[in-house]
Amino acid sequence: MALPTPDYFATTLINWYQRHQRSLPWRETKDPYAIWLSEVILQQTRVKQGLPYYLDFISAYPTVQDLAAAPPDEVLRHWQGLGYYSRARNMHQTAIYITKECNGIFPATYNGLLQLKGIGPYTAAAIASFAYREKVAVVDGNVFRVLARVFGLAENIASPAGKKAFQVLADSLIPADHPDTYNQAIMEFGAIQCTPLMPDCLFCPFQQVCYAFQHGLVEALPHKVKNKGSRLRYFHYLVFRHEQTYYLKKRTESDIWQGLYDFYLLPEEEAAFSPESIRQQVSSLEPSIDYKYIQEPIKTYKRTLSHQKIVAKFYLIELNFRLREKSLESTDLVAYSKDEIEQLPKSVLISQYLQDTGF
DNA sequence: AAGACGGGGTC
DNA sequence: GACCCAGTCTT
Repeated sequence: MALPTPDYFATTLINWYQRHQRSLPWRETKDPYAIWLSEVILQQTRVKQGLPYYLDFISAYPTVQDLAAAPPDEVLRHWQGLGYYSRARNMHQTAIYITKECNGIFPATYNGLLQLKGIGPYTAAAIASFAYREKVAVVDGNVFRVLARVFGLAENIASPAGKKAFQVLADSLIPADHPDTYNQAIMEFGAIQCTPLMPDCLFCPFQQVCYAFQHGLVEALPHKVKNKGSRLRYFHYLVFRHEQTYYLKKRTESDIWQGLYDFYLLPEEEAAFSPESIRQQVSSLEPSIDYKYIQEPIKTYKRTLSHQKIVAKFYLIELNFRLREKSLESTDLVAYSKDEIEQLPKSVLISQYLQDTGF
């Protein structure tokens, strides 16, 4: 059974695409800023989840200058709930760079785009081909899967050598006349037809020539990379509250949720703290602290991230007085009103806790 | 080269 | 509840 020729492969894909493509706002534009935004959102995010964020973001920041002019916290607030927050931080940095250093004009080539922070080989190829019709092949998870199956490419997609093999194959397939449509088509085909689980092989235009289908390897390709085990972490939050004021701090360490706001975190070695231990740690934070009570956690929150599992408890400390300047300095805590907290970027965990407490 | 980074969907 | 998804940056 012969593998499809590049010409046949591209023509069949584009033909399929014209009949099956979804109508999406970022496909109606050649504006590199809008395309950039959509591609960054769509990294590790499904269309269904990302679409509302795209519409909100493009409406809040219609141009790269608008984004550049926005405060970092506000940008993160728009990204709240989408995950991988470095994407938003990098976009903001790059927007400022393009506005200040490039007169608001995007680099017009793949290699130029690749220099920008937050733009790697995939996103550079997507912007270059969609906005400027440059002939560079996108290689994302969909492309790995389609190429691995149709052409029987069994290289490990996690290794640099494997990635290279897929890029070489992809570059040999992209047609010179419609590189943009071809790139859209192969990714859409992977998203809709050649799906990770239960692909629609029955009605697939490549059924007769697909290596994986003909050899019963559809489930086996692309070569699966074993998942790493995840780290278990215990988060014990001290929620200091004085009347309508809450004390929060910005997460700055190189850790999860960088740039987002949460409450004071106790050292996380322990799975559980006794009420006595909690009181002791509160006192050592501020010896002269004066509180009405400490409310023991009503429930335990669990969040599963890609490489860690978070088990979180919240201890509500109802204060009689505001925290002193000195303890604010030593803890990096800042007092916020409810309205202010509403506007701060927060993790889903913190948002959920606030919602549960009738915030 | 390997590890870290979120969150939601599916089985 | 376990497993899946999979670009870019950092180490």
